[in-house]
Amino acid sequence: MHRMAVKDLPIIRERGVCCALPVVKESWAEQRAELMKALADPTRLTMVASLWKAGSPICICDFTAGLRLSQPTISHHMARLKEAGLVESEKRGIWVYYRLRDKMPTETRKLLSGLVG
Amino acid sequence: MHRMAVKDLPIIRERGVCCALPVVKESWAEQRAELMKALADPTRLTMVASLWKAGSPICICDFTAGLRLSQPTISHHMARLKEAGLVESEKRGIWVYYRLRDKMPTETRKLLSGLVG
DNA sequence: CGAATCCATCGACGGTTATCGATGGATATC
DNA sequence: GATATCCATCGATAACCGTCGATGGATTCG
Repeated sequence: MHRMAVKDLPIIRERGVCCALPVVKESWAEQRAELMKALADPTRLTMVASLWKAGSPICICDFTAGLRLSQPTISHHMARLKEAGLVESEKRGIWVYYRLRDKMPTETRKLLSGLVG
Repeated sequence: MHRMAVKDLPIIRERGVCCALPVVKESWAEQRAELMKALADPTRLTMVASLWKAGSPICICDFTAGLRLSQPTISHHMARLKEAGLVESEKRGIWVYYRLRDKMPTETRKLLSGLVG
């Protein structure tokens, strides 16, 4: 990929005048940031990576036992992942199993792949 | 990819006993979360996407003019990206140009690719 | 039915963060 | 040298977030 060097940039440039930025839709940034926020935490990253690696549903009680945090905190983090559309859950008896969401946007799956894969 | 269904999970499971989670190194999650935090903001996402699309350095004054935020705020966000090792800067006269960091870890570049590419 | 386990929700607390106005240094122009 | 522009830093403020103890609903076991 060709990249312009800083050397080639003008030292002289009209003051008080700005150039146009490459177009980045505001809605894109907003939505994307929401997804990133959901992933911007060590605990939630561990959860997602575990689910990714396991390839099968995991009982939330195993996260509570494995990570060094209280049960409400674990529940809170998983709820946040769910809200972001990254995981889904199903109850089996008194246990609740979580798995990566089946129907995930291609872009999101791509992002996860680049993140944990 | 084969995925175990929730149907196949046991309804009955010994109480008070947990299973082992797939190993996810704590240091990995910590470091990765730092990177994600740097990207978990609409303004910073727009900045990174703009730099990615442009493929050439951009004067920070253009961000100040283009995004609807005060100059200190823009400067703050860019400093955060710099601290995360995502961008680097160079001064040309009174202007400061930013570009995506040349030497970026492969994993980081991969992540950015999956994010904005 | 009573006891025990799993889990989500609530309320509270402390730490982090996004934002801005004010300030000062650096540099170019007149 | 005086002025104007660009930019980073500081201090302050409001909003957000991670964490926990307490609580209560759901479910299973004895």
